[in-house]
Amino acid sequence: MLTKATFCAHQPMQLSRCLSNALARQTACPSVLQNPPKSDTLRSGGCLREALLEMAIQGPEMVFAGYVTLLDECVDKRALRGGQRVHAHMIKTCYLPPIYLWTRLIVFYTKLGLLGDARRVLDEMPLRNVVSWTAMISAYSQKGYASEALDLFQQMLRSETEPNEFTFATILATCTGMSGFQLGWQVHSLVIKNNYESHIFVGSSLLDMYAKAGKIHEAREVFECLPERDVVSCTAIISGYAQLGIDEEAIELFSRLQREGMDPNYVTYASVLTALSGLAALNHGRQVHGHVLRREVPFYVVLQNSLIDMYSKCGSVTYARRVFNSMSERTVITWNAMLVGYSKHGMGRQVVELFEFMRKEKKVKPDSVTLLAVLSGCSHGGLEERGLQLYREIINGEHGVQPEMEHYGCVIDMLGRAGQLQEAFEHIQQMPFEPTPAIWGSLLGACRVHSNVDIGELVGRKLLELEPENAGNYVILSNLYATAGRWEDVRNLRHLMKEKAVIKEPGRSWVELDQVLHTFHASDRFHPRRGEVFEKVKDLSLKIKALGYVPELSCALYDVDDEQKEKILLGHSEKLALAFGLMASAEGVPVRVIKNLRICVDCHNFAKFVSKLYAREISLRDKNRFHHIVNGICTCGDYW
DNA sequence: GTAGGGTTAG
Repeated sequence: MLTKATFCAHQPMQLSRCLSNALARQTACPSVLQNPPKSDTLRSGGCLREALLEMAIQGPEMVFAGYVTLLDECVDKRALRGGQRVHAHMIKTCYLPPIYLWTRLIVFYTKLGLLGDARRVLDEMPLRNVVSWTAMISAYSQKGYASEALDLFQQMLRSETEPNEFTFATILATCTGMSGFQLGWQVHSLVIKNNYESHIFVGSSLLDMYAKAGKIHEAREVFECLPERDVVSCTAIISGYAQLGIDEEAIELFSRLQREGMDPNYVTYASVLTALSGLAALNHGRQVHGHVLRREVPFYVVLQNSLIDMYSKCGSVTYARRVFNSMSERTVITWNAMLVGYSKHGMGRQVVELFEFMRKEKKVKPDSVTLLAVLSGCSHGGLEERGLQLYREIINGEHGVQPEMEHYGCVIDMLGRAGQLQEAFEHIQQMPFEPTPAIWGSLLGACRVHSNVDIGELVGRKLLELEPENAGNYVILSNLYATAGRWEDVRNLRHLMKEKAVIKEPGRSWVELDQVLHTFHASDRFHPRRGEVFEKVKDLSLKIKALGYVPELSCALYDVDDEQKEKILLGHSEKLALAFGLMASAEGVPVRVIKNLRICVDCHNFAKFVSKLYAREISLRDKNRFHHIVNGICTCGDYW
């Protein structure tokens, strides 16, 4: 028999421990789980009833505190049934439960992933405050229900509840996932109105929203106006630059902020590594890796994933694999990063082997990116048969992944590579998607390689209609006309290009030497040693001509005579970077050139001859993949 | 009781 005296001797915490054990036992019983909660259950629940009774003796406040403790324990133990019992008990016995108790129930249900139940609590509670609204909005947002979150936010505003810093941080993160920034912009004005712009959480959410919408200047402005900064806001702006491919700025900002006292954490390093992957700055990447090891930054999977990506995009799949092998825990992204690495290097066999290993291990389920990486690996690695077989398996639903546009894109690429242009064309028309310019572009590239003017012209014209502003399409179609000797068409195309005022992203290439990136533009006017470099390119050209190199004049798009065209070609940024790499590095050392666009046919040829002449390994990373050239032969098989 | 930054693909 329990007496009041013994109850008072208990602390609520001790009580709840006894309770949670009982609740955990009850949750484990499947027959209880299958039954909907009934108030009767509480009567026979024993331990719970006694504990609550015990607390009730200490007055209503203690009951509320008891409920809170219980709900916390239920969240920790993921005891759904227990929480439901507390909920039922609260409804039955409490007269006017306070708002915070209702809110705790919302949190309990959202943490167990039961958004519907949480929403029911919100709808049923007699009074709501900013915390209860925000808890529900945040749950919707985090589970990916952006429109529900926004809808609720609007309801909250209509109910004349003032949003607080939590609400704004949450709703801005929700806007980040939406297309465009119109909505985020409107929320921004609300933020200003409510005077939360300088709040560090709201500020970082706000700048992240702008950065992810591509508005990096706005993001930077928010960042610069923050009265205080912490590692999260700093990381947000750095990763903003990195994700938009403004890699140099990301690195510079990182160095500056670090000098100013920012203490980077594993997320910061992951973002910095992304920027270094973009620049293919292997030595910088190694340095960051060393730094991370020395500082004993915890090796979270995310950081290791970005190390794998950095090493493979910087040309070292061996190092990437070393990191991969060292990991005790791998996520699907780990596997994907490694597969993509092999794929970009044209290592088809390794892609297929790793994929088989992944399937055999069965710890991680392949997703659509995995299959994309394997398909693209087969395509770039000369395993078209295996790739087509995998494609058929995907279509038949054998991999449990819905085929997407990109998967079809890979197949078009494979058919094109195999010279089956008609099949590729038909395949595009039979796809269950409206073909994107990228799909047509891939076929156009295939037509150029196989000199198929008939299909190429059809595809090229379609592309010019779809994206008249993309200079690349004009270039390839013009190449194609040139190979067929259709000079009149080449001229017309050039006029059309002028008329549409097509702006071509300026091509640039770079080499990394002694931790310095040397960047070259076409017919460079900036690099201090450009004079020597031009001479070197001319010299190389003369020497390889003796070996059989013939400039591919169709790669020069200007309406000038052949001599001028050759001069233009010799000024291409990748040739300058290659020549500089040869000049500035020791004999026999491989030269690694990186280009921001796709490498042109003439430069590819040029590099092949140079690798033969100097017995040097040349690796060229372009927008799509790596070209490893040894003794005049490239791993891409002259198709890219 | 409620909140912000991160890794693969395109």
